[in-house]
Amino acid sequence: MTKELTERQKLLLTLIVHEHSRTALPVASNALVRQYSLPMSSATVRNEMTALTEMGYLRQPHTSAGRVPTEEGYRYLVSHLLNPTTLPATTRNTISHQFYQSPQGLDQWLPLAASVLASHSQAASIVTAPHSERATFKHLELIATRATQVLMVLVLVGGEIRQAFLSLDTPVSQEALSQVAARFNDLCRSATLETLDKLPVPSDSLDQQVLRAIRDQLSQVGKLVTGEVYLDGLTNVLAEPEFAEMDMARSALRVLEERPLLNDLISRTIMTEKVGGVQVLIGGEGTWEELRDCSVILTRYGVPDLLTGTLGVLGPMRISYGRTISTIRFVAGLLTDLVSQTMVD
Amino acid sequence: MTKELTERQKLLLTLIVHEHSRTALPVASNALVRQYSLPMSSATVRNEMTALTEMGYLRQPHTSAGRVPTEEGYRYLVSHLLNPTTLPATTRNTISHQFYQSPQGLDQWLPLAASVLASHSQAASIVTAPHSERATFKHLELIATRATQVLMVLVLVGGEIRQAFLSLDTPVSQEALSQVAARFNDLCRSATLETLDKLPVPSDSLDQQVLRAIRDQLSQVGKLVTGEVYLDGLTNVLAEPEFAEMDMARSALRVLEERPLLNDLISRTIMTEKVGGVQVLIGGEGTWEELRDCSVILTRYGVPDLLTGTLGVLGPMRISYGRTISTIRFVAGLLTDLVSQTMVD
DNA sequence: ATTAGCACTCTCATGCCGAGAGTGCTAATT
DNA sequence: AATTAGCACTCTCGGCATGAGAGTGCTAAT
Repeated sequence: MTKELTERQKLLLTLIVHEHSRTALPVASNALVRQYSLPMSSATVRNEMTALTEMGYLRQPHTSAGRVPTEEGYRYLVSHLLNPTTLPATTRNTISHQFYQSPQGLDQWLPLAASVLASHSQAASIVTAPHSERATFKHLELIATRATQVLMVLVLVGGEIRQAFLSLDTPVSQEALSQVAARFNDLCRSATLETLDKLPVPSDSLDQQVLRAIRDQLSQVGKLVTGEVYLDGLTNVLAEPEFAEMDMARSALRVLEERPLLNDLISRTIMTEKVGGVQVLIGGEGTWEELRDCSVILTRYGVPDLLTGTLGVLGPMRISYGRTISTIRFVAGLLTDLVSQTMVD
Repeated sequence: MTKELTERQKLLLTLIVHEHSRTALPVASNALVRQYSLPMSSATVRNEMTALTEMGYLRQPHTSAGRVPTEEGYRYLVSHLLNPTTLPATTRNTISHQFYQSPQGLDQWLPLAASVLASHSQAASIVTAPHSERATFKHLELIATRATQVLMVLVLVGGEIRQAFLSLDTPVSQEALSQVAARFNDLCRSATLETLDKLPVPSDSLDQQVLRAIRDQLSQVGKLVTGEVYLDGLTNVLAEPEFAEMDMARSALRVLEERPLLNDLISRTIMTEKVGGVQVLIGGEGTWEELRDCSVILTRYGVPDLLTGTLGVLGPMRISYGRTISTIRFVAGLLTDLVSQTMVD
């Protein structure tokens, strides 16, 4: 059913999408032939347009308006007509420079990635901090603060750092704490949650408490509930003409702001249109009422099974898929490099 | 010049502000007497209204509309007419419960604070992570990752944790690293940036590198450039009728999104109307073009000189100052408690 | 000092009109 | 059989007039 498109129809669909993405207006047959100096008349274009409309790829807002791509139209484009473009070398350089000139660690790179994505796609960007899917013990540190308060710092394989506070019954010296930590570091080398369960229950009360705390921390890893989501360019979305009526804009941005929704969106990494690992979610796909006029483009980065995060973009449905996908893929590549370089294993 | 207000005028100003805050519309003399069963006629109210208008506290959008408070009006209200209200006990309990039932540490509390502020004020909220103004060394940890890669974890007095990566020329064992760390922990106890400068330059190359890294980290503290700003409720702002024209909304939200602007806003903790430590910035105060129709209410929390952050709210100018200020003050109090309880000193 | 009453002003919703844009269809052309 | 010129038709959009309604300011009476 989808293979009925002639070459000319494919061309026209592409051009209409492109033009609509430029102007945000319905595309007229006349404007098309003029803009792209097509070797045919507007009447021919109109004929093809009716064909494409009947196939469900185009839509006209009202009887006497131009055509606008439908969700189906975009899907067809993304899955059949998108030639894998590469970013121009100069852009690539500009971007990578920004990353490599401030080699300060993840907490700098992630917001930077969000900012780069936002400015290059003129849309809202989403970047989540990388997490290890299986939490593995790397290093423990116990630091005395006040009499019975202990700061516990836990480093996981991958480099994730988690901290927690312990309240003891009786004061313990820093020396004693360091010894306990040293023992655990020895005992728990590369331990996962399962390994920990096999350890004998320690007799000492402090040891028990530490072990429990470690287990708590490990079990929390992977739950995306932490505040580690970087957003940027939210106001870009507001600038798009299709969000002139507030309600649209509001519901779109709500998706990014409300953690449950966002988590849902990210975790339900729907395989709608898969292009080299980049997921394209067009117009809410029926499930996402709030995203009716939006598209979300996501991909993963990092080292599979060890330390991975998600990054992507939310924009109007007429976002430039080609360019955006390339940008996302490129930034994801950069982050993957940086993560694997600085990863703790 | 400001003391000319009669008691009745004060009452009317208060009521007008209150009514306008409810409806977001110009307030009519008629509506006022009806709504509040005033013991006077609408004509009297009109007379007072013209008086207040001449004094610059009210404004009428056009000849035949009701009155709207001016910036000056709000300022007068905030600095003269706001009786220090307390939050109802039930709200206080609801809020504190949320904090104390998930005692997971700052990274949980800060987004929670942002969320609470946003939902209780129906505006956008801002919470910055607390920083120590003077960075003081507490504890150092060096962890071997790969051959020549070292993860450095630095704990500051106050509890702030900073991490960095060192690249060594030659591989060093974890044992050796631990010894180096132990030496520094001994040597740098409670050291500040100034104290560090007085230390003799170490002969060992590794020691040199570590010392440099510590100094780097310490000197970065206090710069608010880190990504540690929690925002919430941005879409609340979009819901307000005064932001029906996108541009207003956009420029308001841009202030929160663009770090330089936000930093500027927070650091220029302007003492416009100071109410028990809460700063009220009404209508951009001439300096902030983007905030012409907004008000920003901020306060600090934490332990002065040791670990302090900022929190507050951005909303439409007709935000309910009394309630919002109480809420902010209450949440700030909570955070202060939590911070000082878990602070590392 | 307050208030009733009234004239005056301004906004806002409504309906109407004409211009313009863009299509669909038919008939002519290649 | 595909393409195209030509034209009638439809729909949107901006401008304009109109009338109702809301709210004020002022004057005169209490």
